[in-house]
Amino acid sequence: MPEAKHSSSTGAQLLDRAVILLDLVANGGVNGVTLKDLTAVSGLNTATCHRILNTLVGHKLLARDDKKRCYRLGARMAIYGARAARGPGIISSYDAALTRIRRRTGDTIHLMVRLNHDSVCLDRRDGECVVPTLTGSIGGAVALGVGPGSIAMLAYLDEDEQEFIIRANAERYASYRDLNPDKVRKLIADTRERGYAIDVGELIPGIAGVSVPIFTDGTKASASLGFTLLCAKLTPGALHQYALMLKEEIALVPHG
Amino acid sequence: MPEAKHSSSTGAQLLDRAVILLDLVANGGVNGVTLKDLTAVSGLNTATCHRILNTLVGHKLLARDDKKRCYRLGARMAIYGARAARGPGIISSYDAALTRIRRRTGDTIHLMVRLNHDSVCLDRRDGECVVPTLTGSIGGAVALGVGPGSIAMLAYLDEDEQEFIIRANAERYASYRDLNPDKVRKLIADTRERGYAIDVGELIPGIAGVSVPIFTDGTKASASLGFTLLCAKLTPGALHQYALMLKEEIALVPHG
DNA sequence: CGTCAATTTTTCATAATGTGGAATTTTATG
DNA sequence: CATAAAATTCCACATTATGAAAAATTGACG
Repeated sequence: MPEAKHSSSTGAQLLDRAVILLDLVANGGVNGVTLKDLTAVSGLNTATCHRILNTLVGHKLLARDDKKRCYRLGARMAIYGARAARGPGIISSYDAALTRIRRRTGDTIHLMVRLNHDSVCLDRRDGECVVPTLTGSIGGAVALGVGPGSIAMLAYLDEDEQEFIIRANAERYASYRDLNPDKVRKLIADTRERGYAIDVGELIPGIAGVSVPIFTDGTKASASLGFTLLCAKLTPGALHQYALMLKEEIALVPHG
Repeated sequence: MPEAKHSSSTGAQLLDRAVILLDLVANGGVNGVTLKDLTAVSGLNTATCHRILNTLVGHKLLARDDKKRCYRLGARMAIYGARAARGPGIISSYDAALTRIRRRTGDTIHLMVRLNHDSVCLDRRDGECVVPTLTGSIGGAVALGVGPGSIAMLAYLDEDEQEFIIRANAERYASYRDLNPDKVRKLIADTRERGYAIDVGELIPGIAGVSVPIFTDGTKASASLGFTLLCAKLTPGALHQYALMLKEEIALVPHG
């Protein structure tokens, strides 16, 4: 019943469960996740959980820290991840664009994608000045709804999907200053009107962001391209100029 | 019949099969792999194969190129890979060492691990001069037995395991100049006597390598740390000095 | 632009596989 | 050292995955 809503293409329960566990381990903190945690959060039977984890460890998709008796991502994940990033796909498609934008502006820029209810950083180029970002680094995630990089995607989904995600993430918004479901709805409306998402120092004091959606199938956005920069560097109309540059670059990328 | 020998911890056939398919896709060329290829190589039933692939695509561990009708690694893999590299594990453990060695020597250095019958590059630092390497980049693999980075590991496995791997890889050696099972056995013997593995221009003309095993559990090596450099830069005794430096650095890493 | 072969996708009866309760062993705690 | 908690193993059972075959889709060629 309260099983994951994910893909649910019938005929692979075991695989679905394995992915749930992979996800829990991947999102677990630096201290790793124990079997007990995993059974508790996933709701899976202890024996089942244990069996799946053992198999994943055997294949090195996970690794077990025998000392701390906990699980973390394994070497095979790192290897396949590196290949996924180099091989064909969105990362490679935008590689040149990211490098070019970085060269032209000197600012921090990132490519985000949606994964479930999160907005995840797939690639980035660090700017000349080090700026704090919501996602921290490649692989980092925030709740969809937090930050322009994620609003740019959220704004271009079906309305019922938006609502579902906003409700699901409601509690997670609480840890950000002045953020709540209604604020997110407002940001979405503003973004659709403007054509791109912005934030000027509301989430991180002194830090601004501009993000533009990337449409992969028709009208739904599944990725976004955006800047993070110091508010102090902003001149009038700068954000709009940045948005235009991002749109130009996206237009140059095949398929996007 | 020629089912994978991998972990085979009972009770997760579906998961084992999924990993076989992931592996085939990950090792497939840049052109992606089609369903037909996957069924042919894996020996799995077409329907079964299709069902597993669909589920993996649903979870974004794989992605499907609808145009070319083929499969490649997905965004989730890239994300988890990035996290695996940043989180605790061998990559993080050796991160500082790699950076330090790079600064001290200016040469190309890499961290290799064993995965099945392959030696895979987990991390590297590029040297001042660009040198061609067997594995190309992070995530790149060669057959165990090819190159000092892989010989350093192979030399410190159980003898029956060595033999099994050498036989399994025999045909793959053929694509390298003067390489064959007996040559590999010779290289292993030399390495055990010397304490580290070397190659001076035999595999790639003008390019030399030195590698030292990393012992993670007792006497068996599961990783190696090594240099790739220009033969022209070699002075008498240089390789030995390099090996000493590598051993020193490994000794400094906790657990290794 | 219609025909045929190759490949992909769906279906469904069957049995092999994964399941989870309970027993056992190992590890942590005071 | 005793006790609790967590991890691991076991196994009878039925839910789940399987694969043969049919249907649908795609691509190639005339």
